[in-house]
Amino acid sequence: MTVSIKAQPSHSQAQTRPVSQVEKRPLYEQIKETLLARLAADHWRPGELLPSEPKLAEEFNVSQGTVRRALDEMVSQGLLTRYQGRGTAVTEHTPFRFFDFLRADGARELPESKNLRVSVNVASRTERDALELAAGKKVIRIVRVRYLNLEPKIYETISVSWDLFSELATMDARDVPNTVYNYYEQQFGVPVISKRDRLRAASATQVEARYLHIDVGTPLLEIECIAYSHQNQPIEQRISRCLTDEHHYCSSLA
Amino acid sequence: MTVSIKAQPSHSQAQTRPVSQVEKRPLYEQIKETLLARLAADHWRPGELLPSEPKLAEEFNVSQGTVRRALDEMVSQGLLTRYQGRGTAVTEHTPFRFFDFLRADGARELPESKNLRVSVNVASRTERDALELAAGKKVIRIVRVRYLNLEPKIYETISVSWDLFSELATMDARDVPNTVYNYYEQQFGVPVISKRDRLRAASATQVEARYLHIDVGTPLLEIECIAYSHQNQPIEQRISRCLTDEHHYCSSLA
DNA sequence: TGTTGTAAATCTTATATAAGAATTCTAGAT
DNA sequence: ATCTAGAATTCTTATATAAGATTTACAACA
Repeated sequence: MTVSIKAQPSHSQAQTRPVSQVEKRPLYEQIKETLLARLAADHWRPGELLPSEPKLAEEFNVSQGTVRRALDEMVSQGLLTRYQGRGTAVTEHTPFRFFDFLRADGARELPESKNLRVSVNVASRTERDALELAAGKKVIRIVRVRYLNLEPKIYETISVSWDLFSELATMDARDVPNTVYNYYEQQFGVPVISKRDRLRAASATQVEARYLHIDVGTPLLEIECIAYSHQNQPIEQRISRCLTDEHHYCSSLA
Repeated sequence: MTVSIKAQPSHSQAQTRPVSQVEKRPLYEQIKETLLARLAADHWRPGELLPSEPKLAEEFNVSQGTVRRALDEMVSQGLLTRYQGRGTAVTEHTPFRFFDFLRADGARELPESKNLRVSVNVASRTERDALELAAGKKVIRIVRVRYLNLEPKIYETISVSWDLFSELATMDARDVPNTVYNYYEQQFGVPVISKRDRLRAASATQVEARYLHIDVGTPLLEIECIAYSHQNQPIEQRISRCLTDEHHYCSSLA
Protein backbone atom coordinates (compact mmCIF):
# COMPACT_ATOMS: atom_id res chain seq x y z
CA MET A 1 0.00 0.00 0.00
CA THR A 2 1.22 3.42 -0.84
CA VAL A 3 1.12 6.11 1.74
CA SER A 4 1.26 9.78 1.14
CA ILE A 5 3.38 12.11 3.13
CA LYS A 6 1.36 15.06 4.20
CA ALA A 7 3.12 18.21 3.35
CA GLN A 8 2.95 20.80 6.03
CA PRO A 9 4.08 23.36 7.78
CA SER A 10 0.91 25.26 8.59
CA HIS A 11 -1.10 23.58 11.31
CA SER A 12 -3.99 25.62 12.52
CA GLN A 13 -4.83 23.87 15.77
CA ALA A 14 -1.75 21.87 16.61
CA GLN A 15 0.48 24.85 16.10
CA THR A 16 3.55 24.36 18.11
CA ARG A 17 5.87 26.53 19.99
CA PRO A 18 9.14 26.25 18.14
CA VAL A 19 11.93 24.43 19.88
CA SER A 20 14.26 26.88 21.48
CA GLN A 21 17.74 26.70 22.81
CA VAL A 22 17.06 29.10 25.65
CA GLU A 23 14.49 26.87 27.27
CA LYS A 24 16.16 24.53 29.69
CA ARG A 25 14.26 21.42 28.69
CA PRO A 26 16.18 19.23 26.25
CA LEU A 27 15.50 19.74 22.58
CA TYR A 28 14.46 16.16 22.00
CA GLU A 29 11.79 16.48 24.67
CA GLN A 30 10.34 19.60 23.11
CA ILE A 31 10.29 17.88 19.76
CA LYS A 32 8.66 14.80 21.20
CA GLU A 33 5.98 16.92 22.79
CA THR A 34 5.29 18.65 19.51
CA LEU A 35 5.03 15.36 17.66
CA LEU A 36 2.78 13.89 20.35
CA ALA A 37 0.46 16.85 19.97
CA ARG A 38 0.34 16.33 16.23
CA LEU A 39 -0.46 12.67 16.71
CA ALA A 40 -3.27 13.49 19.13
CA ALA A 41 -4.58 16.08 16.67
CA ASP A 42 -4.89 13.30 14.12
CA HIS A 43 -2.26 14.94 11.98
CA TRP A 44 -1.25 11.55 10.58
CA ARG A 45 -3.44 8.47 10.29
CA PRO A 46 -2.41 5.07 11.59
CA GLY A 47 -0.14 3.49 9.00
CA GLU A 48 0.89 6.78 7.47
CA LEU A 49 4.57 7.65 7.18
CA LEU A 50 5.92 10.66 9.03
CA PRO A 51 8.34 13.02 7.31
CA SER A 52 11.83 11.57 7.25
CA GLU A 53 14.31 12.30 10.00
CA PRO A 54 16.32 14.79 7.93
CA LYS A 55 13.11 16.61 6.97
CA LEU A 56 11.99 16.89 10.59
CA ALA A 57 15.49 17.95 11.57
CA GLU A 58 15.33 20.76 9.07
CA GLU A 59 11.89 21.85 10.24
CA PHE A 60 12.99 22.03 13.88
CA ASN A 61 16.47 23.31 13.10
CA VAL A 62 18.25 20.55 14.94
CA SER A 63 20.39 17.63 13.89
CA GLN A 64 18.99 14.34 12.70
CA GLY A 65 20.16 12.64 15.88
CA THR A 66 18.05 14.88 18.03
CA VAL A 67 14.93 14.17 16.03
CA ARG A 68 15.89 10.55 16.15
CA ARG A 69 15.94 10.48 19.91
CA ALA A 70 12.46 11.96 20.08
CA LEU A 71 11.21 9.34 17.64
CA ASP A 72 13.01 6.58 19.54
CA GLU A 73 11.05 7.28 22.66
CA MET A 74 7.78 7.26 20.82
CA VAL A 75 8.71 4.00 19.17
CA SER A 76 9.45 2.44 22.54
CA GLN A 77 6.02 3.60 23.69
CA GLY A 78 4.50 1.74 20.77
CA LEU A 79 3.19 4.87 19.08
CA LEU A 80 5.46 4.77 16.06
CA THR A 81 7.02 1.95 14.10
CA ARG A 82 10.29 2.22 12.22
CA TYR A 83 11.03 0.59 8.89
CA GLN A 84 14.66 0.86 7.95
CA GLY A 85 15.14 2.19 4.47
CA ARG A 86 11.47 3.14 4.25
CA GLY A 87 10.45 5.52 6.98
CA THR A 88 8.69 5.84 10.31
CA ALA A 89 4.95 5.32 10.51
CA VAL A 90 2.14 5.68 13.01
CA THR A 91 1.65 2.24 14.52
CA GLU A 92 -1.29 0.18 13.29
CA HIS A 93 -2.48 -2.30 15.84
CA THR A 94 -3.55 -5.86 15.30
CA PRO A 95 -6.72 -7.35 16.75
CA PHE A 96 -4.58 -9.41 19.12
CA ARG A 97 -3.04 -6.45 20.83
CA PHE A 98 -4.24 -6.26 24.40
CA PHE A 99 -6.06 -9.55 24.10
CA ASP A 100 -4.94 -11.57 27.05
CA PHE A 101 -7.54 -14.23 27.68
CA LEU A 102 -5.68 -17.29 26.52
CA ARG A 103 -6.07 -21.01 26.33
CA ALA A 104 -4.18 -23.04 28.90
CA ASP A 105 -1.49 -23.92 26.38
CA GLY A 106 -0.97 -20.24 25.63
CA ALA A 107 -2.51 -20.29 22.16
CA ARG A 108 -4.53 -17.28 21.14
CA GLU A 109 -7.94 -17.71 19.66
CA LEU A 110 -9.74 -14.55 18.76
CA PRO A 111 -13.24 -14.98 20.12
CA GLU A 112 -16.32 -14.68 17.96
CA SER A 113 -18.98 -12.38 19.32
CA LYS A 114 -22.75 -12.53 19.35
CA ASN A 115 -24.04 -9.09 20.18
CA LEU A 116 -27.20 -9.16 22.24
CA ARG A 117 -28.12 -5.52 22.11
CA VAL A 118 -26.91 -1.99 21.58
CA SER A 119 -28.56 0.70 23.66
CA VAL A 120 -28.15 4.30 24.69
CA ASN A 121 -28.43 5.10 28.40
CA VAL A 122 -27.57 7.73 30.91
CA ALA A 123 -24.14 6.85 32.27
CA SER A 124 -24.06 5.02 35.57
CA ARG A 125 -21.79 6.12 38.37
CA THR A 126 -19.05 3.63 37.51
CA GLU A 127 -19.28 4.50 33.84
CA ARG A 128 -18.92 8.18 34.62
CA ASP A 129 -15.88 7.43 36.75
CA ALA A 130 -14.31 5.20 34.14
CA LEU A 131 -14.96 7.45 31.14
CA GLU A 132 -14.61 10.75 33.01
CA LEU A 133 -18.04 11.98 32.02
CA ALA A 134 -20.16 14.70 33.59
CA ALA A 135 -23.38 13.75 35.30
CA GLY A 136 -26.24 13.19 32.90
CA LYS A 137 -24.01 12.32 29.95
CA LYS A 138 -25.10 9.41 27.82
CA VAL A 139 -23.26 6.22 26.95
CA ILE A 140 -23.71 3.52 24.37
CA ARG A 141 -23.81 0.04 25.85
CA ILE A 142 -23.05 -3.07 23.87
CA VAL A 143 -23.86 -6.37 25.51
CA ARG A 144 -22.48 -9.48 23.92
CA VAL A 145 -21.50 -13.08 24.44
CA ARG A 146 -18.11 -14.15 23.20
CA TYR A 147 -17.30 -17.65 22.03
CA LEU A 148 -14.00 -19.45 22.25
CA ASN A 149 -13.78 -22.64 20.26
CA LEU A 150 -17.52 -22.27 19.56
CA GLU A 151 -18.41 -22.39 23.24
CA PRO A 152 -19.80 -19.39 25.11
CA LYS A 153 -17.15 -18.24 27.57
CA ILE A 154 -17.52 -14.51 28.15
CA TYR A 155 -20.46 -12.27 28.97
CA GLU A 156 -19.36 -8.75 28.17
CA THR A 157 -20.68 -5.23 28.54
CA ILE A 158 -18.96 -2.41 26.65
CA SER A 159 -19.67 1.24 27.43
CA VAL A 160 -18.49 4.19 25.35
CA SER A 161 -19.28 7.86 25.41
CA TRP A 162 -22.21 8.72 23.20
CA ASP A 163 -20.62 12.09 22.44
CA LEU A 164 -17.64 10.42 20.83
CA PHE A 165 -19.13 7.45 19.06
CA SER A 166 -22.79 8.27 18.42
CA GLU A 167 -22.49 6.59 15.05
CA LEU A 168 -22.25 3.27 16.85
CA ALA A 169 -25.69 3.72 18.33
CA THR A 170 -27.33 3.80 14.92
CA MET A 171 -25.93 0.41 14.02
CA ASP A 172 -27.78 -2.81 14.26
CA ALA A 173 -26.38 -5.06 16.96
CA ARG A 174 -25.42 -7.60 14.32
CA ASP A 175 -23.23 -5.09 12.53
CA VAL A 176 -21.07 -4.05 15.45
CA PRO A 177 -17.68 -5.49 14.59
CA ASN A 178 -15.96 -8.21 16.54
CA THR A 179 -12.75 -6.29 17.12
CA VAL A 180 -13.92 -3.00 18.48
CA TYR A 181 -10.52 -1.44 19.17
CA ASN A 182 -9.59 -1.72 15.52
CA TYR A 183 -12.94 -0.25 14.60
CA TYR A 184 -12.26 2.82 16.72
CA GLU A 185 -8.85 3.19 15.16
CA GLN A 186 -9.88 2.74 11.55
CA GLN A 187 -13.30 4.35 11.62
CA PHE A 188 -12.67 7.25 13.96
CA GLY A 189 -8.89 7.55 13.89
CA VAL A 190 -8.85 7.01 17.66
CA PRO A 191 -6.20 4.45 18.55
CA VAL A 192 -6.20 2.64 21.86
CA ILE A 193 -2.80 3.44 23.33
CA SER A 194 -3.00 1.81 26.73
CA LYS A 195 -5.41 0.07 29.03
CA ARG A 196 -5.89 -0.62 32.68
CA ASP A 197 -7.41 -3.85 33.95
CA ARG A 198 -8.90 -4.71 37.30
CA LEU A 199 -9.81 -8.30 38.07
CA ARG A 200 -12.06 -9.89 40.63
CA ALA A 201 -13.68 -13.24 41.25
CA ALA A 202 -17.47 -13.23 41.10
CA SER A 203 -20.48 -15.54 40.91
CA ALA A 204 -22.54 -16.05 37.78
CA THR A 205 -25.89 -14.29 37.79
CA GLN A 206 -29.03 -15.81 36.33
CA VAL A 207 -28.58 -14.02 33.03
CA GLU A 208 -24.96 -15.02 32.74
CA ALA A 209 -25.75 -18.61 33.69
CA ARG A 210 -28.27 -18.82 30.89
CA TYR A 211 -25.99 -17.43 28.22
CA LEU A 212 -22.88 -19.30 29.30
CA HIS A 213 -24.68 -22.62 29.89
CA ILE A 214 -23.56 -22.89 33.49
CA ASP A 215 -25.13 -22.97 36.93
CA VAL A 216 -25.99 -19.83 38.83
CA GLY A 217 -23.19 -19.11 41.28
CA THR A 218 -20.41 -20.64 39.19
CA PRO A 219 -17.21 -18.67 39.83
CA LEU A 220 -16.44 -16.21 37.05
CA LEU A 221 -13.41 -14.05 36.43
CA GLU A 222 -14.53 -10.43 36.13
CA ILE A 223 -12.25 -8.21 34.10
CA GLU A 224 -12.97 -4.50 34.17
CA CYS A 225 -10.93 -2.87 31.44
CA ILE A 226 -10.65 0.82 30.68
CA ALA A 227 -9.02 1.64 27.35
CA TYR A 228 -7.23 4.95 26.82
CA SER A 229 -6.23 6.89 23.74
CA HIS A 230 -3.82 9.80 23.44
CA GLN A 231 -3.34 12.03 26.46
CA ASN A 232 -4.91 9.40 28.71
CA GLN A 233 -8.34 10.05 27.28
CA PRO A 234 -10.57 7.15 28.35
CA ILE A 235 -12.31 5.58 25.37
CA GLU A 236 -14.27 2.63 26.63
CA GLN A 237 -15.10 0.69 29.71
CA ARG A 238 -15.52 -3.03 29.30
CA ILE A 239 -16.68 -5.52 31.89
CA SER A 240 -16.04 -9.11 30.90
CA ARG A 241 -17.25 -11.99 33.02
CA CYS A 242 -15.31 -15.03 31.97
CA LEU A 243 -15.46 -18.77 32.42
CA THR A 244 -11.99 -19.95 33.30
CA ASP A 245 -12.34 -23.68 32.99
CA GLU A 246 -10.22 -23.85 29.85
CA HIS A 247 -8.79 -20.35 29.56
CA HIS A 248 -7.18 -17.80 31.81
CA TYR A 249 -6.08 -14.22 31.89
CA CYS A 250 -2.37 -13.72 31.27
CA SER A 251 -0.13 -10.82 32.07
CA SER A 252 3.61 -10.54 32.19
CA LEU A 253 5.71 -7.75 33.55
CA ALA A 254 9.32 -6.79 33.19
CA MET B 1 25.74 -15.64 50.66
CA THR B 2 25.64 -16.01 46.94
CA VAL B 3 23.85 -18.53 44.81
CA SER B 4 24.95 -19.09 41.27
CA ILE B 5 22.21 -19.60 38.79
CA LYS B 6 22.72 -22.46 36.40
CA ALA B 7 26.11 -23.99 35.88
CA GLN B 8 28.17 -20.90 36.27
CA PRO B 9 31.53 -20.25 34.69
CA SER B 10 34.18 -19.60 37.25
CA HIS B 11 35.23 -16.06 37.86
CA SER B 12 38.21 -16.11 35.59
CA GLN B 13 36.08 -17.35 32.73
CA ALA B 14 33.53 -14.60 33.06
CA GLN B 15 36.13 -12.06 32.13
CA THR B 16 36.02 -9.77 29.17
CA ARG B 17 34.87 -11.28 25.97
CA PRO B 18 36.19 -8.70 23.54
CA VAL B 19 33.80 -7.04 21.14
CA SER B 20 34.83 -7.50 17.57
CA GLN B 21 34.49 -5.27 14.58
CA VAL B 22 34.31 -8.14 12.12
CA GLU B 23 31.15 -9.59 13.63
CA LYS B 24 28.11 -8.19 11.90
CA ARG B 25 26.09 -7.59 15.04
CA PRO B 26 26.28 -4.00 16.28
CA LEU B 27 28.91 -3.21 18.85
CA TYR B 28 26.42 -1.98 21.41
CA GLU B 29 24.60 -5.30 21.27
CA GLN B 30 27.75 -7.26 21.87
CA ILE B 31 28.57 -5.01 24.77
CA LYS B 32 25.10 -5.37 26.20
CA GLU B 33 25.36 -9.12 25.97
CA THR B 34 28.65 -9.10 27.79
CA LEU B 35 27.29 -6.89 30.52
CA LEU B 36 24.17 -9.02 30.85
CA ALA B 37 26.36 -12.08 31.31
CA ARG B 38 28.29 -10.31 34.01
CA LEU B 39 25.10 -9.33 35.77
CA ALA B 40 23.86 -12.91 35.65
CA ALA B 41 27.22 -14.07 36.97
CA ASP B 42 26.68 -11.86 39.98
CA HIS B 43 29.59 -9.72 38.96
CA TRP B 44 28.05 -6.72 40.68
CA ARG B 45 25.61 -6.73 43.58
CA PRO B 46 22.30 -4.88 43.52
CA GLY B 47 23.02 -1.27 44.42
CA GLU B 48 26.64 -1.42 43.37
CA LEU B 49 27.99 1.08 40.84
CA LEU B 50 29.29 -0.19 37.52
CA PRO B 51 32.51 1.21 36.08
CA SER B 52 31.92 4.60 34.50
CA GLU B 53 31.08 4.96 30.84
CA PRO B 54 34.53 6.17 29.85
CA LYS B 55 36.10 3.25 31.71
CA LEU B 56 33.87 0.71 30.00
CA ALA B 57 34.49 2.43 26.69
CA GLU B 58 38.19 2.03 27.19
CA GLU B 59 37.85 -1.61 28.15
CA PHE B 60 35.80 -2.44 25.07
CA ASN B 61 37.72 -0.10 22.78
CA VAL B 62 34.66 1.81 21.64
CA SER B 63 33.38 5.31 22.18
CA GLN B 64 31.46 6.39 25.25
CA GLY B 65 28.31 6.77 23.18
CA THR B 66 28.38 3.12 22.19
CA VAL B 67 28.71 1.95 25.77
CA ARG B 68 26.00 4.39 26.62
CA ARG B 69 23.56 2.84 24.21
CA ALA B 70 24.13 -0.61 25.69
CA LEU B 71 23.54 0.77 29.17
CA ASP B 72 20.46 2.68 27.98
CA GLU B 73 18.75 -0.50 26.91
CA MET B 74 19.50 -2.18 30.20
CA VAL B 75 18.16 0.83 32.04
CA SER B 76 14.93 0.70 30.07
CA GLN B 77 14.64 -2.97 31.00
CA GLY B 78 14.87 -1.97 34.63
CA LEU B 79 18.16 -3.78 35.23
CA LEU B 80 20.26 -0.69 35.78
CA THR B 81 19.57 2.73 37.24
CA ARG B 82 21.40 5.88 36.26
CA TYR B 83 22.39 8.68 38.60
CA GLN B 84 23.71 11.70 36.81
CA GLY B 85 27.05 12.79 38.18
CA ARG B 86 27.35 9.68 40.28
CA GLY B 87 27.25 6.59 38.14
CA THR B 88 25.14 3.69 36.96
CA ALA B 89 24.11 1.03 39.45
CA VAL B 90 22.45 -2.36 39.47
CA THR B 91 18.80 -1.72 40.26
CA GLU B 92 17.60 -2.46 43.77
CA HIS B 93 13.95 -3.29 43.95
CA THR B 94 11.39 -2.20 46.49
CA PRO B 95 8.96 -4.59 48.16
CA PHE B 96 6.14 -3.03 46.17
CA ARG B 97 7.53 -3.95 42.81
CA PHE B 98 5.29 -6.51 41.16
CA PHE B 99 2.73 -6.25 43.92
CA ASP B 100 -0.55 -5.73 42.17
CA PHE B 101 -3.29 -6.78 44.52
CA LEU B 102 -4.73 -3.42 45.44
CA ARG B 103 -7.53 -1.92 47.41
CA ALA B 104 -10.48 -0.63 45.43
CA ASP B 105 -9.28 2.96 45.79
CA GLY B 106 -5.90 1.98 44.37
CA ALA B 107 -3.94 2.30 47.60
CA ARG B 108 -1.22 -0.23 48.24
CA GLU B 109 -1.06 -2.02 51.51
CA LEU B 110 1.76 -4.49 51.86
CA PRO B 111 0.14 -7.57 53.36
CA GLU B 112 1.35 -9.15 56.54
CA SER B 113 2.00 -12.87 56.33
CA LYS B 114 1.44 -15.72 58.72
CA ASN B 115 3.44 -18.69 57.52
CA LEU B 116 1.73 -21.99 58.18
CA ARG B 117 4.54 -24.34 57.27
CA VAL B 118 7.73 -24.78 55.32
CA SER B 119 8.30 -28.22 53.84
CA VAL B 120 10.50 -30.03 51.35
CA ASN B 121 8.75 -32.22 48.80
CA VAL B 122 9.31 -33.87 45.47
CA ALA B 123 8.18 -31.39 42.83
CA SER B 124 4.71 -31.90 41.42
CA ARG B 125 4.07 -31.88 37.72
CA THR B 126 3.01 -28.23 37.63
CA GLU B 127 5.96 -27.23 39.79
CA ARG B 128 8.36 -29.00 37.45
CA ASP B 129 6.80 -27.22 34.50
CA ALA B 130 6.90 -23.85 36.18
CA LEU B 131 10.43 -24.10 37.55
CA GLU B 132 11.85 -26.19 34.70
CA LEU B 133 13.00 -28.97 36.96
CA ALA B 134 13.87 -32.54 36.08
CA ALA B 135 11.69 -35.36 37.41
CA GLY B 136 12.44 -36.26 41.00
CA LYS B 137 13.86 -32.85 41.89
CA LYS B 138 12.82 -31.41 45.21
CA VAL B 139 11.12 -28.14 46.01
CA ILE B 140 10.59 -26.11 49.14
CA ARG B 141 6.98 -25.19 49.73
CA ILE B 142 5.90 -22.30 51.89
CA VAL B 143 2.24 -22.12 52.75
CA ARG B 144 1.00 -18.90 54.25
CA VAL B 145 -2.00 -16.72 54.86
CA ARG B 146 -1.69 -13.05 54.01
CA TYR B 147 -3.57 -10.31 55.77
CA LEU B 148 -4.72 -7.02 54.36
CA ASN B 149 -5.93 -4.52 56.89
CA LEU B 150 -5.66 -7.27 59.51
CA GLU B 151 -8.14 -9.50 57.72
CA PRO B 152 -7.13 -12.79 56.07
CA LYS B 153 -7.46 -12.31 52.33
CA ILE B 154 -4.97 -14.58 50.57
CA TYR B 155 -4.09 -18.24 50.92
CA GLU B 156 -0.75 -18.67 49.23
CA THR B 157 1.60 -21.49 48.29
CA ILE B 158 5.15 -20.66 47.25
CA SER B 159 7.40 -23.23 45.61
CA VAL B 160 11.11 -22.79 44.94
CA SER B 161 13.81 -25.17 43.83
CA TRP B 162 15.52 -26.88 46.73
CA ASP B 163 18.78 -26.91 44.78
CA LEU B 164 18.86 -23.13 44.69
CA PHE B 165 17.46 -22.14 48.05
CA SER B 166 18.07 -25.07 50.39
CA GLU B 167 18.92 -22.61 53.12
CA LEU B 168 15.26 -21.62 53.23
CA ALA B 169 14.28 -25.14 54.23
CA THR B 170 16.27 -24.95 57.43
CA MET B 171 14.38 -21.89 58.58
CA ASP B 172 11.53 -21.94 61.01
CA ALA B 173 8.27 -20.96 59.32
CA ARG B 174 8.08 -17.90 61.56
CA ASP B 175 11.39 -16.60 60.26
CA VAL B 176 10.59 -16.67 56.55
CA PRO B 177 10.40 -13.02 55.64
CA ASN B 178 7.29 -11.26 54.46
CA THR B 179 8.77 -9.92 51.24
CA VAL B 180 10.33 -12.96 49.68
CA TYR B 181 11.52 -11.34 46.45
CA ASN B 182 13.67 -8.92 48.36
CA TYR B 183 14.98 -11.77 50.43
CA TYR B 184 16.13 -13.61 47.30
CA GLU B 185 17.80 -10.47 46.04
CA GLN B 186 19.55 -9.47 49.23
CA GLN B 187 20.35 -12.88 50.65
CA PHE B 188 21.20 -14.79 47.50
CA GLY B 189 21.94 -11.99 45.04
CA VAL B 190 19.21 -13.34 42.77
CA PRO B 191 16.98 -10.49 41.62
CA VAL B 192 13.53 -11.09 40.22
CA ILE B 193 13.63 -9.48 36.80
CA SER B 194 10.23 -10.33 35.41
CA LYS B 195 7.16 -12.37 36.15
CA ARG B 196 4.29 -13.97 34.36
CA ASP B 197 0.84 -14.20 35.87
CA ARG B 198 -2.09 -16.39 34.98
CA LEU B 199 -5.45 -15.77 36.59
CA ARG B 200 -8.53 -17.89 37.02
CA ALA B 201 -11.69 -17.88 39.07
CA ALA B 202 -12.03 -20.74 41.52
CA SER B 203 -14.03 -21.91 44.52
CA ALA B 204 -12.73 -21.91 48.05
CA THR B 205 -11.76 -25.33 49.40
CA GLN B 206 -12.40 -26.42 52.97
CA VAL B 207 -8.90 -25.48 54.08
CA GLU B 208 -9.08 -22.09 52.42
CA ALA B 209 -12.53 -21.46 53.84
CA ARG B 210 -11.25 -22.10 57.33
CA TYR B 211 -8.25 -19.83 57.07
CA LEU B 212 -10.02 -17.02 55.23
CA HIS B 213 -13.16 -17.14 57.40
CA ILE B 214 -15.47 -17.70 54.45
CA ASP B 215 -17.86 -20.37 53.21
CA VAL B 216 -16.69 -23.30 51.16
CA GLY B 217 -17.34 -22.53 47.52
CA THR B 218 -16.90 -18.77 47.81
CA PRO B 219 -15.41 -17.47 44.54
CA LEU B 220 -11.68 -16.81 44.82
CA LEU B 221 -9.29 -15.19 42.39
CA GLU B 222 -6.44 -17.60 41.74
CA ILE B 223 -3.18 -15.98 40.67
CA GLU B 224 -0.45 -18.29 39.48
CA CYS B 225 2.74 -16.29 39.29
CA ILE B 226 6.09 -17.47 38.02
CA ALA B 227 9.00 -15.16 38.83
CA TYR B 228 12.09 -15.10 36.64
CA SER B 229 15.62 -13.93 37.19
CA HIS B 230 18.35 -13.31 34.62
CA GLN B 231 18.24 -15.29 31.40
CA ASN B 232 14.61 -16.21 32.04
CA GLN B 233 15.59 -18.58 34.77
CA PRO B 234 12.43 -19.37 36.77
CA ILE B 235 12.90 -18.70 40.46
CA GLU B 236 9.61 -19.36 42.14
CA GLN B 237 6.08 -20.42 41.49
CA ARG B 238 3.42 -18.84 43.62
CA ILE B 239 -0.25 -19.70 43.72
CA SER B 240 -2.33 -17.10 45.52
CA ARG B 241 -6.02 -17.63 46.13
CA CYS B 242 -7.49 -14.27 46.92
CA LEU B 243 -10.67 -12.86 48.34
CA THR B 244 -11.74 -10.01 46.10
CA ASP B 245 -14.48 -8.42 48.13
CA GLU B 246 -12.41 -5.34 48.93
CA HIS B 247 -9.35 -5.72 46.72
CA HIS B 248 -8.59 -6.62 43.15
CA TYR B 249 -5.75 -7.47 40.86
CA CYS B 250 -4.55 -4.58 38.74
CA SER B 251 -2.55 -4.53 35.56
CA SER B 252 -1.96 -1.82 33.04
CA LEU B 253 -0.40 -2.09 29.64
CA ALA B 254 1.00 0.42 27.24
C1' DT C 1 43.36 21.53 67.91
C1' DG C 2 39.23 20.51 65.81
C1' DT C 3 35.17 21.93 63.12
C1' DT C 4 32.83 24.10 59.50
C1' DG C 5 31.92 26.56 55.31
C1' DT C 6 33.10 27.38 50.61
C1' DA C 7 35.08 27.18 46.30
C1' DA C 8 37.64 24.67 42.97
C1' DA C 9 38.81 20.43 40.77
C1' DT C 10 37.41 16.24 38.98
C1' DC C 11 34.62 12.80 38.65
C1' DT C 12 30.11 11.20 36.58
C1' DT C 13 26.09 11.04 33.15
C1' DA C 14 23.31 14.00 29.65
C1' DT C 15 22.75 16.26 25.28
C1' DA C 16 23.68 17.44 20.54
C1' DT C 17 25.84 16.83 16.10
C1' DA C 18 28.00 14.62 12.14
C1' DA C 19 29.53 11.10 8.96
C1' DG C 20 29.34 6.80 6.92
C1' DA C 21 27.04 2.04 6.64
C1' DA C 22 23.07 -0.83 5.89
C1' DT C 23 18.48 -1.43 4.13
C1' DT C 24 14.57 -0.69 1.13
C1' DC C 25 12.30 0.82 -2.80
C1' DT C 26 11.95 2.25 -7.55
C1' DA C 27 13.01 3.32 -12.18
C1' DG C 28 15.26 1.93 -16.12
C1' DA C 29 17.92 -1.32 -18.87
C1' DT C 30 18.32 -5.88 -20.48
C1' DA D 1 10.15 -11.06 -16.32
C1' DT D 2 14.80 -10.12 -14.30
C1' DC D 3 18.58 -7.55 -13.04
C1' DT D 4 20.99 -3.29 -11.67
C1' DA D 5 22.07 1.40 -10.30
C1' DG D 6 20.99 4.87 -7.39
C1' DA D 7 18.19 7.59 -4.38
C1' DA D 8 15.88 7.80 -0.07
C1' DT D 9 15.45 6.10 4.30
C1' DT D 10 16.87 4.49 8.94
C1' DC D 11 20.91 2.55 11.64
C1' DT D 12 25.42 2.62 13.79
C1' DT D 13 29.26 4.76 15.67
C1' DA D 14 32.12 8.53 17.09
C1' DT D 15 33.08 13.11 19.01
C1' DA D 16 32.44 17.30 21.49
C1' DT D 17 30.28 19.90 24.89
C1' DA D 18 27.04 20.66 28.84
C1' DA D 19 25.25 19.65 33.29
C1' DG D 20 25.11 17.42 37.75
C1' DA D 21 27.44 15.20 41.89
C1' DT D 22 31.20 14.30 44.70
C1' DT D 23 35.50 14.97 46.60
C1' DT D 24 39.35 17.80 47.88
C1' DA D 25 41.76 21.87 49.57
C1' DC D 26 41.93 25.40 52.42
C1' DA D 27 40.74 29.29 54.97
C1' DA D 28 37.84 30.94 58.77
C1' DC D 29 36.29 30.21 63.15
C1' DA D 30 35.56 28.37 67.93
